[in-house]
Amino acid sequence: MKKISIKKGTLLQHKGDVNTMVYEVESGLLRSFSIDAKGKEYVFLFAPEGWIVADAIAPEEASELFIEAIEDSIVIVKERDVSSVDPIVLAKRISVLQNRVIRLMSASAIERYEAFLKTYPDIVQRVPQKMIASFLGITPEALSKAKGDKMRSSIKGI
Amino acid sequence: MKKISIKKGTLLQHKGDVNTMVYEVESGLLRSFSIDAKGKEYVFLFAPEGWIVADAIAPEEASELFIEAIEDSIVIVKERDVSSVDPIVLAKRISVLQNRVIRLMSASAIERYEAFLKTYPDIVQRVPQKMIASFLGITPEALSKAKGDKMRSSIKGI
DNA sequence: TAGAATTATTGATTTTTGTGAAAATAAAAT
DNA sequence: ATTTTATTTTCACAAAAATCAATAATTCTA
Repeated sequence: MKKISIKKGTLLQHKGDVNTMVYEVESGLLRSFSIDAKGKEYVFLFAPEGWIVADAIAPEEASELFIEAIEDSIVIVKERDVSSVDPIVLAKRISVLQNRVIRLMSASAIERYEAFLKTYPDIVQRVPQKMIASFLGITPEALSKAKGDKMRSSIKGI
Repeated sequence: MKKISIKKGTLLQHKGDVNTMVYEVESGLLRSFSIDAKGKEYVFLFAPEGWIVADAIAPEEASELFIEAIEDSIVIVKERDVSSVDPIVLAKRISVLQNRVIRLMSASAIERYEAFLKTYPDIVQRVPQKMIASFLGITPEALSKAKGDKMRSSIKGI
Protein backbone atom coordinates (compact mmCIF):
# COMPACT_ATOMS: atom_id res chain seq x y z
CA MET A 1 0.00 0.00 0.00
CA LYS A 2 1.38 3.33 -1.05
CA LYS A 3 0.21 6.80 -1.83
CA ILE A 4 1.02 8.29 -5.22
CA SER A 5 0.58 11.67 -6.76
CA ILE A 6 -0.29 11.63 -10.44
CA LYS A 7 -0.82 14.28 -13.04
CA LYS A 8 -3.86 14.77 -15.23
CA GLY A 9 -3.71 12.47 -18.21
CA THR A 10 -1.67 9.74 -16.55
CA LEU A 11 -2.78 6.19 -17.21
CA LEU A 12 -2.73 4.01 -14.09
CA GLN A 13 -3.75 0.91 -15.97
CA HIS A 14 -3.86 -0.19 -19.59
CA LYS A 15 -6.28 -2.70 -21.02
CA GLY A 16 -4.45 -6.00 -21.07
CA ASP A 17 -2.42 -5.34 -17.94
CA VAL A 18 -2.51 -8.09 -15.37
CA ASN A 19 -3.09 -5.82 -12.49
CA THR A 20 -4.31 -6.68 -9.03
CA MET A 21 -4.29 -3.16 -7.73
CA VAL A 22 -7.11 -1.14 -6.28
CA TYR A 23 -7.05 2.64 -6.53
CA GLU A 24 -8.63 4.76 -3.86
CA VAL A 25 -8.97 8.40 -4.78
CA GLU A 26 -7.87 10.72 -2.00
CA SER A 27 -8.15 13.85 -4.11
CA GLY A 28 -8.73 14.54 -7.77
CA LEU A 29 -10.71 12.50 -10.26
CA LEU A 30 -10.14 9.24 -12.12
CA ARG A 31 -12.07 7.49 -14.83
CA SER A 32 -12.10 3.92 -16.06
CA PHE A 33 -12.96 3.24 -19.67
CA SER A 34 -12.77 0.74 -22.47
CA ILE A 35 -11.87 1.21 -26.12
CA ASP A 36 -13.59 -0.78 -28.85
CA ALA A 37 -12.22 -2.14 -32.12
CA LYS A 38 -12.90 1.16 -33.89
CA GLY A 39 -11.04 3.16 -31.27
CA LYS A 40 -14.13 4.57 -29.63
CA GLU A 41 -13.97 5.15 -25.89
CA TYR A 42 -16.64 4.17 -23.38
CA VAL A 43 -16.41 5.60 -19.89
CA PHE A 44 -17.39 3.00 -17.36
CA LEU A 45 -16.88 4.98 -14.18
CA PHE A 46 -15.98 8.42 -12.87
CA ALA A 47 -14.26 8.24 -9.49
CA PRO A 48 -13.99 11.47 -7.47
CA GLU A 49 -12.63 11.80 -3.93
CA GLY A 50 -13.43 8.83 -1.72
CA TRP A 51 -14.20 6.44 -4.55
CA ILE A 52 -12.50 3.22 -5.34
CA VAL A 53 -11.59 1.99 -8.80
CA ALA A 54 -10.56 -1.49 -9.80
CA ASP A 55 -11.23 -3.75 -12.70
CA ALA A 56 -13.88 -6.31 -11.92
CA ILE A 57 -11.96 -9.34 -13.06
CA ALA A 58 -10.33 -12.40 -11.61
CA PRO A 59 -6.79 -11.76 -10.31
CA GLU A 60 -5.02 -13.63 -13.13
CA GLU A 61 -7.01 -12.15 -15.99
CA ALA A 62 -5.96 -9.30 -18.20
CA SER A 63 -7.87 -6.14 -17.42
CA GLU A 64 -10.65 -4.92 -19.69
CA LEU A 65 -10.40 -1.31 -18.67
CA PHE A 66 -8.05 1.63 -18.80
CA ILE A 67 -7.80 3.81 -15.72
CA GLU A 68 -6.80 7.42 -16.16
CA ALA A 69 -6.51 10.57 -14.09
CA ILE A 70 -8.81 13.31 -15.38
CA GLU A 71 -7.40 15.77 -12.84
CA ASP A 72 -4.14 15.88 -10.92
CA SER A 73 -4.85 13.34 -8.22
CA ILE A 74 -3.57 11.71 -5.08
CA VAL A 75 -4.31 8.02 -5.10
CA ILE A 76 -3.86 5.27 -2.55
CA VAL A 77 -2.78 2.09 -4.27
CA LYS A 78 -3.53 -1.20 -2.56
CA GLU A 79 -3.11 -4.83 -3.41
CA ARG A 80 -6.53 -6.21 -4.23
CA ASP A 81 -7.97 -8.96 -2.09
CA VAL A 82 -11.56 -9.45 -3.11
CA SER A 83 -12.32 -11.98 -0.42
CA SER A 84 -11.66 -9.40 2.26
CA VAL A 85 -13.88 -6.68 0.81
CA ASP A 86 -17.05 -5.79 2.66
CA PRO A 87 -19.90 -7.53 0.81
CA ILE A 88 -22.16 -4.57 1.53
CA VAL A 89 -19.90 -2.32 -0.52
CA LEU A 90 -20.03 -4.77 -3.39
CA ALA A 91 -23.80 -5.11 -3.12
CA LYS A 92 -24.17 -1.34 -3.44
CA ARG A 93 -22.02 -1.39 -6.50
CA ILE A 94 -24.27 -4.09 -7.97
CA SER A 95 -27.28 -1.92 -7.24
CA VAL A 96 -25.74 1.01 -9.09
CA LEU A 97 -24.94 -1.19 -12.07
CA GLN A 98 -28.42 -2.71 -12.05
CA ASN A 99 -29.89 0.76 -12.36
CA ARG A 100 -27.45 1.69 -15.09
CA VAL A 101 -28.25 -1.40 -17.15
CA ILE A 102 -31.96 -0.79 -16.90
CA ARG A 103 -31.57 2.86 -17.78
CA LEU A 104 -29.39 2.06 -20.78
CA MET A 105 -32.13 -0.25 -22.03
CA SER A 106 -35.12 1.89 -21.29
CA ALA A 107 -34.21 5.56 -21.46
CA SER A 108 -33.39 7.84 -24.38
CA ALA A 109 -30.14 9.78 -24.64
CA ILE A 110 -31.68 12.95 -23.17
CA GLU A 111 -33.33 11.06 -20.35
CA ARG A 112 -30.04 9.40 -19.49
CA TYR A 113 -28.32 12.76 -19.57
CA GLU A 114 -30.84 14.29 -17.21
CA ALA A 115 -30.54 11.35 -14.86
CA PHE A 116 -26.78 11.85 -14.93
CA LEU A 117 -27.15 15.53 -14.04
CA LYS A 118 -29.25 14.61 -11.03
CA THR A 119 -27.11 11.71 -9.89
CA TYR A 120 -23.68 13.29 -10.36
CA PRO A 121 -24.19 17.06 -10.32
CA ASP A 122 -20.68 17.59 -8.96
CA ILE A 123 -18.99 15.60 -11.71
CA VAL A 124 -20.72 17.43 -14.55
CA GLN A 125 -18.65 20.54 -13.92
CA ARG A 126 -15.39 18.67 -13.79
CA VAL A 127 -15.28 16.56 -16.93
CA PRO A 128 -15.57 17.47 -20.63
CA GLN A 129 -18.94 16.89 -22.27
CA LYS A 130 -17.51 14.30 -24.55
CA MET A 131 -16.68 12.10 -21.56
CA ILE A 132 -20.21 12.44 -20.26
CA ALA A 133 -21.49 11.46 -23.69
CA SER A 134 -19.12 8.52 -23.57
CA PHE A 135 -20.46 7.51 -20.15
CA LEU A 136 -24.00 7.70 -21.50
CA GLY A 137 -23.18 5.61 -24.55
CA ILE A 138 -23.82 8.35 -27.12
CA THR A 139 -21.68 10.56 -29.34
CA PRO A 140 -20.61 14.05 -28.24
CA GLU A 141 -22.61 15.43 -31.18
CA ALA A 142 -25.77 13.70 -30.00
CA LEU A 143 -25.34 15.08 -26.49
CA SER A 144 -24.75 18.57 -27.79
CA LYS A 145 -27.91 18.36 -29.88
CA ALA A 146 -29.93 16.94 -27.02
CA LYS A 147 -28.85 19.82 -24.80
CA GLY A 148 -29.73 22.34 -27.50
CA ASP A 149 -33.14 20.79 -28.08
CA LYS A 150 -33.81 20.72 -24.37
CA MET A 151 -32.96 24.41 -24.01
CA ARG A 152 -34.99 25.47 -27.01
CA SER A 153 -38.03 23.49 -25.91
CA SER A 154 -37.84 24.90 -22.37
CA ILE A 155 -37.69 28.42 -23.75
CA LYS A 156 -40.69 27.85 -25.95
CA GLY A 157 -42.40 26.10 -23.05
CA ILE A 158 -43.01 22.94 -25.03
CA MET B 1 -35.35 -21.25 4.47
CA LYS B 2 -37.86 -23.30 2.58
CA LYS B 3 -38.29 -24.97 -0.75
CA ILE B 4 -41.25 -24.05 -2.91
CA SER B 5 -42.68 -25.34 -6.12
CA ILE B 6 -44.12 -22.73 -8.43
CA LYS B 7 -45.90 -22.81 -11.73
CA LYS B 8 -44.93 -20.99 -14.87
CA GLY B 9 -46.19 -17.45 -14.79
CA THR B 10 -46.09 -17.07 -11.02
CA LEU B 11 -44.71 -13.80 -9.68
CA LEU B 12 -42.39 -14.28 -6.71
CA GLN B 13 -41.90 -10.59 -6.22
CA HIS B 14 -43.61 -7.41 -7.36
CA LYS B 15 -41.93 -4.08 -7.86
CA GLY B 16 -42.55 -2.12 -4.68
CA ASP B 17 -42.48 -5.13 -2.39
CA VAL B 18 -40.22 -4.79 0.60
CA ASN B 19 -38.70 -8.16 0.24
CA THR B 20 -35.53 -9.48 1.80
CA MET B 21 -35.69 -12.89 0.17
CA VAL B 22 -33.18 -14.57 -2.06
CA TYR B 23 -34.33 -17.13 -4.58
CA GLU B 24 -32.11 -20.01 -5.56
CA VAL B 25 -33.30 -21.94 -8.58
CA GLU B 26 -33.13 -25.68 -8.06
CA SER B 27 -34.94 -26.49 -11.29
CA GLY B 28 -36.78 -24.45 -13.87
CA LEU B 29 -36.16 -20.90 -14.93
CA LEU B 30 -36.84 -17.49 -13.41
CA ARG B 31 -36.47 -13.99 -14.73
CA SER B 32 -36.24 -10.63 -13.05
CA PHE B 33 -37.48 -7.58 -14.92
CA SER B 34 -38.61 -4.01 -14.56
CA ILE B 35 -41.52 -2.20 -16.17
CA ASP B 36 -41.28 1.43 -17.23
CA ALA B 37 -43.87 4.18 -17.18
CA LYS B 38 -45.21 3.12 -20.58
CA GLY B 39 -45.64 -0.47 -19.51
CA LYS B 40 -42.65 -1.78 -21.39
CA GLU B 41 -40.76 -4.66 -19.83
CA TYR B 42 -37.00 -4.93 -19.49
CA VAL B 43 -35.54 -8.28 -18.54
CA PHE B 44 -32.67 -7.81 -16.17
CA LEU B 45 -31.72 -11.43 -15.58
CA PHE B 46 -32.54 -14.97 -16.64
CA ALA B 47 -31.87 -17.47 -13.86
CA PRO B 48 -31.75 -21.15 -14.77
CA GLU B 49 -30.84 -24.03 -12.46
CA GLY B 50 -28.20 -23.15 -9.91
CA TRP B 51 -28.60 -19.40 -10.23
CA ILE B 52 -29.58 -16.98 -7.54
CA VAL B 53 -31.96 -14.08 -7.93
CA ALA B 54 -32.45 -11.18 -5.57
CA ASP B 55 -33.05 -7.51 -5.93
CA ALA B 56 -29.88 -5.52 -5.41
CA ILE B 57 -31.28 -3.06 -2.94
CA ALA B 58 -30.90 -2.18 0.71
CA PRO B 59 -33.04 -4.34 3.01
CA GLU B 60 -35.59 -1.65 3.83
CA GLU B 61 -36.08 -0.35 0.32
CA ALA B 62 -38.89 -1.22 -2.04
CA SER B 63 -37.76 -3.54 -4.78
CA GLU B 64 -37.23 -2.27 -8.29
CA LEU B 65 -37.74 -5.60 -9.99
CA PHE B 66 -40.38 -8.20 -10.59
CA ILE B 67 -39.35 -11.83 -10.32
CA GLU B 68 -41.32 -14.39 -12.29
CA ALA B 69 -41.14 -18.07 -13.16
CA ILE B 70 -40.81 -18.63 -16.89
CA GLU B 71 -41.05 -22.40 -16.40
CA ASP B 72 -42.50 -24.54 -13.64
CA SER B 73 -39.74 -24.28 -11.08
CA ILE B 74 -38.50 -25.46 -7.72
CA VAL B 75 -36.99 -22.61 -5.77
CA ILE B 76 -35.17 -22.40 -2.47
CA VAL B 77 -36.20 -19.26 -0.63
CA LYS B 78 -33.79 -17.82 1.90
CA GLU B 79 -33.68 -14.78 4.09
CA ARG B 80 -31.16 -12.40 2.59
CA ASP B 81 -28.13 -11.43 4.61
CA VAL B 82 -25.79 -9.51 2.35
CA SER B 83 -23.01 -9.24 4.90
CA SER B 84 -22.62 -13.00 4.93
CA VAL B 85 -22.42 -13.46 1.17
CA ASP B 86 -19.10 -14.51 -0.32
CA PRO B 87 -17.52 -11.35 -1.75
CA ILE B 88 -16.11 -13.39 -4.63
CA VAL B 89 -19.60 -14.26 -5.80
CA LEU B 90 -20.55 -10.61 -5.71
CA ALA B 91 -17.39 -9.58 -7.54
CA LYS B 92 -18.23 -12.01 -10.34
CA ARG B 93 -21.67 -10.52 -10.60
CA ILE B 94 -20.09 -7.06 -10.88
CA SER B 95 -17.87 -8.35 -13.65
CA VAL B 96 -20.87 -9.66 -15.59
CA LEU B 97 -22.66 -6.35 -15.17
CA GLN B 98 -19.56 -4.40 -16.18
CA ASN B 99 -19.47 -6.33 -19.45
CA ARG B 100 -23.18 -5.85 -20.00
CA VAL B 101 -22.98 -2.09 -19.48
CA ILE B 102 -20.10 -1.77 -21.89
CA ARG B 103 -21.84 -3.92 -24.45
CA LEU B 104 -25.06 -1.95 -24.19
CA MET B 105 -23.09 1.20 -24.89
CA SER B 106 -20.86 -0.09 -27.64
CA ALA B 107 -22.58 -2.86 -29.57
CA SER B 108 -25.47 -2.81 -32.03
CA ALA B 109 -28.63 -4.85 -31.54
CA ILE B 110 -27.39 -7.69 -33.75
CA GLU B 111 -24.01 -7.78 -32.06
CA ARG B 112 -25.67 -7.94 -28.67
CA TYR B 113 -27.92 -10.72 -29.90
CA GLU B 114 -24.97 -12.75 -31.18
CA ALA B 115 -23.12 -12.22 -27.92
CA PHE B 116 -26.22 -13.46 -26.11
CA LEU B 117 -26.35 -16.60 -28.26
CA LYS B 118 -22.76 -17.38 -27.37
CA THR B 119 -23.03 -16.55 -23.69
CA TYR B 120 -26.38 -18.21 -22.98
CA PRO B 121 -26.93 -20.82 -25.70
CA ASP B 122 -29.01 -22.96 -23.34
CA ILE B 123 -31.40 -20.16 -22.43
CA VAL B 124 -32.16 -19.20 -26.03
CA GLN B 125 -34.21 -22.35 -26.53
CA ARG B 126 -36.19 -21.89 -23.37
CA VAL B 127 -37.53 -18.36 -23.50
CA PRO B 128 -39.69 -16.52 -26.05
CA GLN B 129 -37.86 -14.23 -28.48
CA LYS B 130 -39.59 -11.22 -27.10
CA MET B 131 -37.96 -11.79 -23.72
CA ILE B 132 -34.55 -12.02 -25.34
CA ALA B 133 -35.29 -8.76 -27.15
CA SER B 134 -36.31 -7.31 -23.83
CA PHE B 135 -33.03 -8.48 -22.26
CA LEU B 136 -31.11 -6.87 -25.09
CA GLY B 137 -32.98 -3.59 -24.81
CA ILE B 138 -34.63 -3.73 -28.22
CA THR B 139 -38.15 -4.38 -29.52
CA PRO B 140 -39.23 -7.87 -30.59
CA GLU B 141 -39.71 -6.51 -34.12
CA ALA B 142 -36.13 -5.28 -34.24
CA LEU B 143 -34.83 -8.66 -33.10
CA SER B 144 -36.93 -10.51 -35.64
CA LYS B 145 -35.64 -8.28 -38.41
CA ALA B 146 -32.05 -8.55 -37.24
CA LYS B 147 -32.32 -12.33 -37.33
CA GLY B 148 -33.83 -12.23 -40.81
CA ASP B 149 -31.12 -9.92 -42.11
CA LYS B 150 -28.45 -12.11 -40.57
CA MET B 151 -29.87 -15.22 -42.25
CA ARG B 152 -30.26 -13.59 -45.62
CA SER B 153 -26.75 -12.15 -45.57
CA SER B 154 -25.25 -15.52 -44.59
CA ILE B 155 -27.07 -17.21 -47.48
CA LYS B 156 -25.80 -14.66 -49.92
CA GLY B 157 -22.39 -14.90 -48.35
CA ILE B 158 -22.21 -11.19 -47.72
C1' DT C 1 -58.91 -31.04 -32.16
C1' DA C 2 -61.05 -26.49 -32.83
C1' DG C 3 -60.93 -22.06 -31.37
C1' DA C 4 -58.63 -18.54 -28.73
C1' DA C 5 -54.68 -16.30 -27.35
C1' DT C 6 -50.05 -15.37 -27.69
C1' DT C 7 -45.91 -14.83 -30.24
C1' DA C 8 -43.24 -14.01 -34.43
C1' DT C 9 -42.68 -11.97 -38.84
C1' DT C 10 -43.08 -8.46 -42.35
C1' DG C 11 -43.81 -3.88 -44.34
C1' DA C 12 -44.37 1.22 -44.39
C1' DT C 13 -43.18 5.15 -41.81
C1' DT C 14 -41.15 8.08 -38.18
C1' DT C 15 -37.90 9.00 -34.65
C1' DT C 16 -33.54 8.71 -32.74
C1' DT C 17 -28.87 8.53 -33.03
C1' DG C 18 -24.55 8.14 -35.82
C1' DT C 19 -21.27 9.98 -39.32
C1' DG C 20 -18.45 13.19 -41.57
C1' DA C 21 -17.17 17.73 -42.06
C1' DA C 22 -16.96 22.50 -41.03
C1' DA C 23 -17.28 26.53 -38.01
C1' DA C 24 -17.26 28.49 -33.39
C1' DT C 25 -15.49 28.36 -28.54
C1' DA C 26 -12.65 27.40 -25.17
C1' DA C 27 -8.40 25.80 -23.11
C1' DA C 28 -3.53 25.04 -23.02
C1' DA C 29 1.03 26.06 -24.22
C1' DT C 30 4.78 28.60 -25.80
C1' DA D 1 -0.70 37.55 -25.94
C1' DT D 2 -0.81 34.86 -29.63
C1' DT D 3 -0.70 30.53 -31.53
C1' DT D 4 -1.82 25.87 -31.25
C1' DT D 5 -4.73 22.28 -29.69
C1' DA D 6 -8.85 20.42 -27.98
C1' DT D 7 -13.70 20.79 -27.36
C1' DT D 8 -18.29 22.00 -28.53
C1' DT D 9 -21.70 23.19 -31.69
C1' DT D 10 -23.99 23.03 -36.05
C1' DC D 11 -25.34 21.09 -40.46
C1' DA D 12 -26.59 17.71 -44.12
C1' DC D 13 -27.07 13.10 -44.69
C1' DA D 14 -27.07 7.94 -43.51
C1' DA D 15 -28.09 4.19 -40.57
C1' DA D 16 -30.30 1.96 -36.77
C1' DA D 17 -34.09 1.06 -34.26
C1' DA D 18 -38.99 2.32 -32.79
C1' DT D 19 -43.69 2.51 -33.93
C1' DC D 20 -47.93 1.24 -36.06
C1' DA D 21 -50.43 -2.07 -38.36
C1' DA D 22 -51.36 -6.33 -40.57
C1' DT D 23 -50.58 -11.17 -41.23
C1' DA D 24 -48.54 -15.68 -40.24
C1' DA D 25 -47.15 -19.09 -37.11
C1' DT D 26 -47.24 -21.12 -32.69
C1' DT D 27 -48.91 -22.46 -28.34
C1' DC D 28 -52.61 -22.97 -25.00
C1' DT D 29 -56.75 -24.47 -23.60
C1' DA D 30 -61.42 -25.90 -23.33
